[in-house]
Amino acid sequence: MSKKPAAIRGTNDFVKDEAARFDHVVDTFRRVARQFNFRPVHIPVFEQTSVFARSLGETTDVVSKEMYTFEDRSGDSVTLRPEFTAGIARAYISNGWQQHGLMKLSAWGPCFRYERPQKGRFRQFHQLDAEMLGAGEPMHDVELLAFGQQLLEDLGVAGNVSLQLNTLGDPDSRAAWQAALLAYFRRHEDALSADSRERLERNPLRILDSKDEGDRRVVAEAPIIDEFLTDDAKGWFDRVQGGLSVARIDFERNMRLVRGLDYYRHTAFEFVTDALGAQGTVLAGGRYDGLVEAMGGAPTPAIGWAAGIERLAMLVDGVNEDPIDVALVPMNEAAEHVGLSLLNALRSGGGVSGETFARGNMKKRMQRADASGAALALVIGESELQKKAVQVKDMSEGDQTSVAFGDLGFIGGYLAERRLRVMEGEGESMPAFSAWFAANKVRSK
RNA sequence: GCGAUCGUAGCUCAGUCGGUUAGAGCGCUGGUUUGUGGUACCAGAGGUCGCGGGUUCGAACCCCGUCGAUCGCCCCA
Repeated sequence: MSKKPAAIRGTNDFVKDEAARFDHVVDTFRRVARQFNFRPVHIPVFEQTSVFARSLGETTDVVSKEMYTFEDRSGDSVTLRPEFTAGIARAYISNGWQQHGLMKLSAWGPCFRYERPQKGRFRQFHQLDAEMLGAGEPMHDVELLAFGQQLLEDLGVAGNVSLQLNTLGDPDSRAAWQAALLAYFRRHEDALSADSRERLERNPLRILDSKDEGDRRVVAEAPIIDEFLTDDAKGWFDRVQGGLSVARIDFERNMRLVRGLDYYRHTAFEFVTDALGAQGTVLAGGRYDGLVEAMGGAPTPAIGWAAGIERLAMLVDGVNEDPIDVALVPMNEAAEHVGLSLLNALRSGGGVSGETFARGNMKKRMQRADASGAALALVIGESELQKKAVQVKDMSEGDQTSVAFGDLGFIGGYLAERRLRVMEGEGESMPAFSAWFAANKVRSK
């Protein structure tokens, strides 16, 4: 027992409903991405360490203590990606993607951060990512937010989530605000928590979203960005807000929402929930006009967001594993051989899913067939082989009818119609197989 | 990195003041005249009580350490 291999701390193994929820989040993301014309981009899971170290900022926690960094066999320092944006920016520069003009990209996959695991926080976690590069209009911000909003709605979690919005202004606004903020916090340094006094040196903006009571009292009186916005920056933010209300995307202005890094400009946002404890941010992003330039490319306006797949999967409910369509229940080996070829014909003919239940006594076989959730059971024994027909049992109705091997297509037809009705929410109206078969068999003559 | 709580079968848990071969439910495997489930019954497999050390005649239970999980801080998706 003690010899059992253990998973690495902060990693997860998902099966069954957890895996189904995870996939549902990804499937939904990919579908909505197509609707918004965000095209797939595939980038490496690891990069030269400098890609992340320079883009995220040497002083951030992510870079200074949370990266999975190691030397490869040639002695180069490489790092498992802690997020997507830096890698996509690097690819944009490496490949000269500015030739494509506006690029709307979507990606998803694992990211790695050496953190203390907690609810909704893991060392290997998975993100959905959306980026717009070469996007220099306020309406691009609105479009990107609309994508995020639509995703949350299609996942059915929008009701538990609210959009917090802020602006960091352009570089001039931001620099003036930051200087005023720093001066203000220094005046009130003795009222700040130990953590925040630390932040004063490294990342003063972060004091704004501190959870400490005392800090919040100081923050309440702190200078706000609006007093420092240039006309351009204010105009930008007004157009974003105007676009959001036209798009009917509700948001809440949150003056304390910030981004620590210099290349962030203008729009910053987070979709948050209180259903996940301390890890309430479910989808977050902002405009990072300065990043591509800071990494050695041409000045490129850009905006993007990332969402935590595990966090979204924890909010999603009512997603279960898909049951199979048919359960094959053969009575003996000869029947199993024939049954398998019938099942394979159904699979290749009409996308029917199925499984064989050939172990244990008859009762056990039916029990397992039932547990599989199959709509129909195909029972084949000696007498069926002789008659060249299968017994088809409707598992929810309990009725059973004989179907000649040559009429197998009706099973595919029944299942297809059933799927359609279920999709339209009218699964209840589907007749039992025996009645449906009798009616359609007659009609086909 | 800091703090709190918790680790007993695959899962959820019980296990009295430290006292013989550590239990239940579910699940799993097989069976109940060798052909019928969603609601029967019988049997079986499966645990060095997270790991290591200590106290004791004796430890699942007490002590120390360690690993892991959970929740919070920090940080963030």
